[in-house]
Amino acid sequence: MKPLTRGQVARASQVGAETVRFYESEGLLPPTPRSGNGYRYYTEDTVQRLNFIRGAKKLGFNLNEIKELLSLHDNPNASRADVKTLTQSKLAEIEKRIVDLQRMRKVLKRLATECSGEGPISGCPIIQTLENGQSEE
Amino acid sequence: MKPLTRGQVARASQVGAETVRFYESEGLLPPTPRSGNGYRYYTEDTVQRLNFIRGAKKLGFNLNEIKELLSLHDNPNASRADVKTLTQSKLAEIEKRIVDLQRMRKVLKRLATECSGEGPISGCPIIQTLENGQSEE
DNA sequence: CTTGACCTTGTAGTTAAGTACAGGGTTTAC
DNA sequence: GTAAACCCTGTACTTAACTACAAGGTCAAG
Repeated sequence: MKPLTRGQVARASQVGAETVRFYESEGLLPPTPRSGNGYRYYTEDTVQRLNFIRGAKKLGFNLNEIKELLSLHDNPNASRADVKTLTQSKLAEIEKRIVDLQRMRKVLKRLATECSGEGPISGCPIIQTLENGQSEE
Repeated sequence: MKPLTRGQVARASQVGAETVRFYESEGLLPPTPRSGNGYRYYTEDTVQRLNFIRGAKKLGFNLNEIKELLSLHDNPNASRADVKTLTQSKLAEIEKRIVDLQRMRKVLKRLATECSGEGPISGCPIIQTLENGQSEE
């Protein structure tokens, strides 16, 4: 495989070229070797690593968590249990966020039904609810 | 009603004292009148307004949106339809976020089940999924 | 009459995850 | 041989919603 430049590896993994440098500075990518002209050169491994990052982001992991996942990935002595733990706590967090959003949805739905959408603002049930701090549930 | 200082109005509405000043600078609270010593003085109206803000935040509105809600609230010529529109588009946004989180939950759940949590990292189905970009759904 | 809690202003820092830019070197295509 | 497109470094900017700090004035308790 021929080496890739930063722009090439970025295009191949659907991330911005500057993002690649940013990930390196954050320790998500290892310090990259350089060719004679000072250019970083990458291999397909980096494309895969960037895809790993992109995939983990889609699952809700932030960059710090992805860094942990990557260091498990990189360490042959790491245990599967650690990966599972990270996954489960992310799952729990996502579920908490869902519950929170569902609470908002419920109230917003009720308010949208209660308000006819006609007439002046005075007496609008949505505004009244907010005024009286009844937005709780 | 006796006038309140910034700290008092903050305590009464469960927000930080600095936050009150921040909200004023952002236009969520009107420029506040001062007493002889230069201190801002507030009335119960401000407590209610801060409660309005807090309630709207709990429903997922950001400060810019709350500013819009407040300016509708403040304008006797505003129409109920505008409030309803804001509510409905917030509802739509929240529902989109729920769908997104549900997608993550589904994948995370599957991964957590697939991974036994035992043994070395090599061969861990979670890591493998991420490596291969199969985290899509 | 002093101490501590509060108020004033303006400004700077925080977090996350990038994104942009300036000022320069290199490579590729025509 | 020159112009576009890329690469390098370091630094600053972005968004949202605060939060903190410095340097000073005021007020209430004892």
